[in-house]
Amino acid sequence: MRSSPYGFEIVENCSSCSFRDDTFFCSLGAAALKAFDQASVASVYPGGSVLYVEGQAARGVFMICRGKAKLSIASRDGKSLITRVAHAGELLGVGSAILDAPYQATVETIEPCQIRHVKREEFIKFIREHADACYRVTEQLSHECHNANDHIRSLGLSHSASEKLAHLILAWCDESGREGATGTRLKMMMTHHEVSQLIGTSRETVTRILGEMRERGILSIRGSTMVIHNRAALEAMVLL
Amino acid sequence: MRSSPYGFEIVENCSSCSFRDDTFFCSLGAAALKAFDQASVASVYPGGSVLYVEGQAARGVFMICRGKAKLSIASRDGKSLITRVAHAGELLGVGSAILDAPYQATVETIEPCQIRHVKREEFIKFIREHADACYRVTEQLSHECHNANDHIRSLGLSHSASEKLAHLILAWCDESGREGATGTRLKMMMTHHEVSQLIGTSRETVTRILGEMRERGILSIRGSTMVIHNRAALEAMVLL
DNA sequence: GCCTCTCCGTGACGGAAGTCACAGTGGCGC
DNA sequence: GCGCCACTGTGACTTCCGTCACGGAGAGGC
Repeated sequence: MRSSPYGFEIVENCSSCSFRDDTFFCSLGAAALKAFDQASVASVYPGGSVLYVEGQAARGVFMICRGKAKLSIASRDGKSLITRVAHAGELLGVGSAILDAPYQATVETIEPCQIRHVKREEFIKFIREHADACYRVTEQLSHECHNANDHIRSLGLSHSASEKLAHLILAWCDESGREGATGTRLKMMMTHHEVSQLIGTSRETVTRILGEMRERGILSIRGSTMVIHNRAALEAMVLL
Repeated sequence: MRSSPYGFEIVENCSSCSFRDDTFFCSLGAAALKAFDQASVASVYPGGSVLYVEGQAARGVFMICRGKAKLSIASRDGKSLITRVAHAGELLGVGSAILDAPYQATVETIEPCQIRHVKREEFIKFIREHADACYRVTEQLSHECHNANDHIRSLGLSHSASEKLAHLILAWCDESGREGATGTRLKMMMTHHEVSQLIGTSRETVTRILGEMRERGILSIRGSTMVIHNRAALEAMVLL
């Protein structure tokens, strides 16, 4: 192992990797793991690096060993939409690699990340030879579909921006909220602008709706932590 | 084989099935095909049958051997959104079956269909034992993700209903349009209401926009066939 | 200290499109 | 034929929210 300027070790070898847990794509048997290790190249990226850009031919897949990355799509006039945030353990670009189609999103790290990259041909060979890994791919893709469908539901079926925002906050509560005395506490790791890109509205609308929710006592915000006082009120706003 | 009242044979046996071509999920080797055959049950449904409903536990997967089906999601207030139309050769409910999560959409046949059904446990067993089939599943799921992402782009990134409708018409041209003397001919197999559910707007808006396009000479409609005279104008409306 | 930049907060305005209401039209059963 | 029903076509009204514009706060950089 080498050390890195990002506060964590660079793992060169999958077998001795300490990041992995059993929710990871690479939670594989010894033989498959070794093959994955040999087919892939490790590297470390600072936050804000672009791993690949929407529309590029899919040259390979990217395993996030550590860190988080933001997937987004953009229209020609510059508007952009964040499709999701990928966490450690996920394999990115796998759908495009399998179909040999262009990447559908742009991926940008939002914190320092350790990444392993596998070339498309080698990846296909790898999963054709290791049934276990192939099954893991079906799981990864199922999760992606699931997420995408939720996003479609939110974008296509909601009546108002408040509904979408309420939906998003509730999802955040479930995934990373911590119960406290006055309600559920949440770290906001996104700016209003990014939130607006997540739910497909404008930055101002997000600010206004949050202001209104604050006024109605549903939640309060101090610095980057948000406290949800009245979860029921949020749920009532969502008819999805 | 038995005959059916729907104008096609009921195929009981995958090995002798004439519907299949090599784009089908079940385009598999003899051994895997036999296993799939034994694990699955064939049935025929008339148009308008519901195969499964959103929110149900995923009891299994459904292979469309012949026919088409409409996938949709609904909100509590009755509004519904068509996510896509699945064709023969597709396997439905795979993502949910693999994750053991509830179905995310409601599936309704839109014409008489031959379907094979496999129970969840047997399906998982089947793909774990047949690497070839497992790889086919990754392909199927990759396609689903691809579609879903396109839909997200259209719903989240477009500025107007006209843009979404133009996008949809262009997609139809590419997928089933036939070039004619006056432009690309297209069979409309959907009502305005269904179109509106596909792009997430109201029925009236679809009618109005189509009317406007007709007025501007971009297209013309007679009965259920639409002719696109000015493809460039449609493309100019789309900034996606 | 000051300058710059990004982010948050608000007001005013206008336009796109959802909603409601109703009229016409064409197919189908009988 | 007649009635029924689903679909299409239009008009009027209203609301949500995107856009533009600006002010202020906080975080670096130097």
